[in-house]
Amino acid sequence: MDKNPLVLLELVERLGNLMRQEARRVGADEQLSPVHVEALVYLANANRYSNTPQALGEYLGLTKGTISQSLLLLDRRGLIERYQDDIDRRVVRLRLSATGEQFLYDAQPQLAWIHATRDISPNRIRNAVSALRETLTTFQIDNDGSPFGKCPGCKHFERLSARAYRCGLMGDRLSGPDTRKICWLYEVKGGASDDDEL
Amino acid sequence: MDKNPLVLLELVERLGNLMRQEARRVGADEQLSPVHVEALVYLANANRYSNTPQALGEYLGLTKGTISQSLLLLDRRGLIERYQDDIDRRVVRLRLSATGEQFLYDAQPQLAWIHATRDISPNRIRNAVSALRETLTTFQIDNDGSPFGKCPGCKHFERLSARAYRCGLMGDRLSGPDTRKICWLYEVKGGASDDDEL
DNA sequence: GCAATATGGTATCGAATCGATACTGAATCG
DNA sequence: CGATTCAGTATCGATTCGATACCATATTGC
Repeated sequence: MDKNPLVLLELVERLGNLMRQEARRVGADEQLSPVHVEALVYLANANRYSNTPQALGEYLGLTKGTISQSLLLLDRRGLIERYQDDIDRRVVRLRLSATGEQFLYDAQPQLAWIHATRDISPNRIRNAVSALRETLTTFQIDNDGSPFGKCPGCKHFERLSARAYRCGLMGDRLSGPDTRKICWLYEVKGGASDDDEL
Repeated sequence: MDKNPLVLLELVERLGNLMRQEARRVGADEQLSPVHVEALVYLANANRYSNTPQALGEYLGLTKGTISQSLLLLDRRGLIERYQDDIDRRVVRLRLSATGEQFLYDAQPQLAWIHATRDISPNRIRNAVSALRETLTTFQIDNDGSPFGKCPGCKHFERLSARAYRCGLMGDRLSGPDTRKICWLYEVKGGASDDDEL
């Protein structure tokens, strides 16, 4: 009784393992390891504040040294491009190259998952997302680390007008698509929680 | 719109990564890698049909060679015991040693998760479990592989009387505790799906 | 029975991940 | 402008992991 949280953990771990296996499979042709594939997927969805080795490392739970090597490899393979930040010249910015985007387009690392969830109603998915997101947030508060999230639901998100947005933390204006990318500066809004973009 | 399955995937992967990190942390004292910890947790919950290298390999998504080495290490450390099956002498059976159980008891690899889910109502957890379980099952049907599950909800599960159970596939009688362990022969019951033990 | 084949597990090898440590260059703070 | 912090890289060694080959036991076909 009350073991249900553990059942949930078991499922998350198992599905995680399976997706890891899946990543290994889709990367096999290009000799890419699961981490490399995950990194590419991350970069495809990271916003302008989060396309750095550091953010990626935190996202994947790896140390910066390890990340550095993986990026080196992805760079050599021409799957990503690295360039210096204009303002802080210590930081390296990352973006997918055309080849990298093509790879993701061809490999479709998430296809198996899409299929596997085809019978789950949007509503149930929303509920599961909400529960897991809250778990993630609590976990991150307990430890340190960023929860990673998207603008809607973030403390710093400001809506200027119907289609104009702004990040209160960085002070930048944001486009619509900007607000749908992953950001590591994400912090949960204090008030009413739950639900995200629909 | 309709990207929600991907959001769910992202959460599962991220939580999976975090728990992996957590496993690395708790295993660090004993020089155990995440896989080793996961293997111990699995063995602590596997039923009599599922305590073999093969089942473990399928559960973790690793090849039998890899598993064999991990088990070798766990054996050398005295965390598990290996013994031959009486009937089929090719198969090796595994069980936690007293040391192994003590390790799990001390390390509490699931504690961080328990904490992280403390604010999620049992109901929401149940819903999330149900959605993820269905995802897992569909995934396993698409590919091959066992979904791993527990007796309630399994096609082969038979209730003989109030407290007597039986596995229709193996033909064995099962005790109450038996029915709450992980089994790799699990198959979803055809009819009404959803919900499990409460 | 007995060869042929299948199956569970192990041994060996090489590639690659990963963390630890030390290091470089840039920013910030006094 | 020196001291410290910080982002990232380089190097190293331990370990994981898959691939392949192998061994012992089961099973099947004849």
